[in-house]
Amino acid sequence: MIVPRSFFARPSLEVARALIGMRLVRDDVVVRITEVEAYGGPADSASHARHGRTTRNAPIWGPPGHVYMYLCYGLHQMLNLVAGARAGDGHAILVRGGEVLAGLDTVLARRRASAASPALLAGPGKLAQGLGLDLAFSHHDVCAPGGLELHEGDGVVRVLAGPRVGIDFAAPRDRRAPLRFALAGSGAVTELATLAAPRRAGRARTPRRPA
DNA sequence: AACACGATGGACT
DNA sequence: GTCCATCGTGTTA
Repeated sequence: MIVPRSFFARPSLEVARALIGMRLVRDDVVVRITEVEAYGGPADSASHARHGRTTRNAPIWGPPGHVYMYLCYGLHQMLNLVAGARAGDGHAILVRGGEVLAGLDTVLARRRASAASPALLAGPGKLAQGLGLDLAFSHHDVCAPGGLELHEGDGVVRVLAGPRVGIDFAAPRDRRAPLRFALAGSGAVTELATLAAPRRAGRARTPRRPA
């Protein structure tokens, strides 16, 4: 079941959390999303939207539910999904990891790997490579049939949260904000040590280290 | 027109 | 842990 566009019509923070456990589908390949990061528009000093609209980032100012691809370090393709209450909010979610549910042979060939492992699609560059995505997928609509589609997952999952990765250039506040989300128990997650289950409201706070 | 630098990944010590 | 491939983009001039 393809996710309706209304799913993306809210802040990237909410969309990111809800993406964990959903599926990316392209032809015979099905991938369960295990890790994402939310980027929150021009006010977020780590976001590509921080300098306003540019040639590269045009897709993130467009309709929610569309793809924004970009090239990192000159060689890695990064998959982002546009979010936001309205087109023009500049919100996007970077998809950082996944588990192969179907089409393993296709993914192995694209990744030039010989065997499945939890690390096969753990990392944004790996995930895009496994799905065969590149810059040409920018502006593609994942809420419409054909090409890359976003499908519903199995429902309730346990989610971990922590700081985003690789954004040392950003303001301290944005570096520390818990805007990265991951599927608890999955091996296809990077920087696991900096993730934690959100503290439940009403529960007594436990000291970080013994007194 | 020149330049510095990444929302990384793989190989290696 | 370290090193570095590789190039489009934003910035500055």
